[in-house]
Amino acid sequence: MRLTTKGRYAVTAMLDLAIHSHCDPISLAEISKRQEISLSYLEQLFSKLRQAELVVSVRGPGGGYKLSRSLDDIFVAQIVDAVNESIDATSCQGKGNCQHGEVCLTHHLWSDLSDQIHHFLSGISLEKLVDRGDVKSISQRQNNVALEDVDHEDLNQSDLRVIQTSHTA
Amino acid sequence: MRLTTKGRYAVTAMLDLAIHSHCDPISLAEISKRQEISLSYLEQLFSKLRQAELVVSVRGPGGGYKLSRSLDDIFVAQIVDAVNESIDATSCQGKGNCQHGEVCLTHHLWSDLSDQIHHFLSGISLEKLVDRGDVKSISQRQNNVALEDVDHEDLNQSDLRVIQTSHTA
DNA sequence: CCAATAACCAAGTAATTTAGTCAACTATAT
DNA sequence: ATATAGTTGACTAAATTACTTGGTTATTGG
Ligand code: FES
Ligand code: FES
Repeated sequence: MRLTTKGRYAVTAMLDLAIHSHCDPISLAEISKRQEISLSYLEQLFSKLRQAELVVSVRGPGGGYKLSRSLDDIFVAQIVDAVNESIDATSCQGKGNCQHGEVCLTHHLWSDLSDQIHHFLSGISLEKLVDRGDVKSISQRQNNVALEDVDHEDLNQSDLRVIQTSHTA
Repeated sequence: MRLTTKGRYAVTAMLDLAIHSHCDPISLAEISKRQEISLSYLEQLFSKLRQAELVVSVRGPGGGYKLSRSLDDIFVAQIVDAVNESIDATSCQGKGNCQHGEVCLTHHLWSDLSDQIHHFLSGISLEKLVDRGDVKSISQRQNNVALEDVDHEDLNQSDLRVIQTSHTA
């Protein structure tokens, strides 16, 4: 059973994408800045998310990633599954053979737990998350912080406009 | 979030204890043989289980461990908690401060998930596990295997009697 | 008493996994 | 052309897990 920073980062990044993608693709650099996740690490994660067909990529300037389908059709379980091997609590990957090919004493317990977790995370779509009040306010805060950070850098008007737009939209 | 071999071993060992302890204490050597867990590793785990007051120890020959209370008053969640730090899916240990002291975008999701898991594992007592049909049959198989293993070693009659007793009881 | 037993304890190590870096390459918009 | 931004693979550092080693204490049966 592994649910670590990797899975959390993936869900966080996908939620960031869900919040900010209205039509234009979002670059990993933006997500990296807002969610404070290493850009190179995000690249690895999105490679897997793309393979799982949860996102589509647009290359070249102005490119980035977009969600492959609507918010109510992407679930947290799918995201975690895409980057982690699985959210499986057994040590046998559900095969029931971890004691010399035979099922061990606690297999069914872990199997049941896995089902529980999977069922829970399968019930939560990105849409549900985006609609939450706390997510909205936290996102606002992050936009403001990102804006302040950008102020301290050299940037041209078009950069600022992009950020302002996604901020106030 | 960590639920690895450590927690699984702990629950397995406690369940073994629950199945075999009728009155006499059970030595870690026995559990080690039946569940195929390193003896020294078991010692470390039981050190924590004892600190959590889930088991009591009896030193000296014929000694071992016994459950500290009845089967229906020990829950899987307590066992996992005792050896793992916690079954917490957040990266902030529930404090809500993983982004510069502020709550991050997905905190509530992981917090809810942690509650779910904890609630599920809190509802499963050793008694429930012992009563399961599959646990009974798997335990029988393990006893037979342990018996065969012992046959191949040098042993005296009293050793054999102990194992037979716990096997057929 | 004494030797065997089995819990207790501390330190260290090997293997694995995670989190992150680096460097090169490809497609595309301006 | 050139800058942007995704794509890929290999590589590294840190953390954690799983396990070993080598003791010490307490207790019991002979
Ligand atoms: S966890 Fe599946 S057989 Fe042991
Ligand atoms: S996980 Fe709790 S604040 Fe981020």
